[in-house]
Amino acid sequence: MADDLKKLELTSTIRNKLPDDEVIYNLSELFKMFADPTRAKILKCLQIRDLYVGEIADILNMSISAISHQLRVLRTAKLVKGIKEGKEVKYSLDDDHVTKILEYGLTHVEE
Amino acid sequence: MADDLKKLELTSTIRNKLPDDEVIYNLSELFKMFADPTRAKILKCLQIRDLYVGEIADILNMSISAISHQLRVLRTAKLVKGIKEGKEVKYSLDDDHVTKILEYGLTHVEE
DNA sequence: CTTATAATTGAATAATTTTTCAACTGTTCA
DNA sequence: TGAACAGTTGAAAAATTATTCAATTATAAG
Repeated sequence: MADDLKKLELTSTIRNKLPDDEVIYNLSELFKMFADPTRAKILKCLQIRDLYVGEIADILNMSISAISHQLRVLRTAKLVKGIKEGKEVKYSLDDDHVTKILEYGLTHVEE
Repeated sequence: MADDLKKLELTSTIRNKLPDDEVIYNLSELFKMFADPTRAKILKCLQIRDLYVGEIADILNMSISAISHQLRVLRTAKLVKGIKEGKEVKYSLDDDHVTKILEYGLTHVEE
């Protein structure tokens, strides 16, 4: 019984030190953006220069639709933004952190 | 036709500047580790202190089996390690980058 | 006005991932 | 030895995510 109390104490002590569930949720939503190779490639492309949807599709050799869907995901996460130029839409990075996060991840991976 | 050539040039110019597919793959595998709330919480817990599997399950209010499966994923990615202590297994972080990556992500999220 | 092009969208399908459940291994201790 | 406990494992089920396909919008050009 004393053990149960001790266990309860441990769990609540640690729980109190954890970020709120909402923060953890947002954190994993952020990392999710980099957790898919297609999205990671799109972000790397946009790091090199702003691009139209069709250009990204050509570079990655994927359908325009698939790229557009992923761009929407990235847009929703506010990592990229698209600006209409006539018939085309030019996409660019919309967040300074993107470059740093990718860079840090690449450093880790390339060791 | 000249357009086709220009397009080809663009795509290969950008492609050449992208990291290898394998690097991109590893990069997204790394970020995938942080891209699930359960794994993110486990890592945050282990940042506070080393813990047994059952303790993590209690803290997160999840089954031991579910936690064990996720620990295996994190172990495979070499982000955590488990050391047997009698009947129990004590887990700890196995990678210095983990803390920095989480920290950076949290900074971004908490703004 | 009609046609062609660029991109978006929604629904269906395909693929992947997470959790559950039951069975199993290894360790302690009575 | 055997009962109890901690954790792992594999397969199935549940949930989520990515891609495809067809239809649609918006703009430009003949």
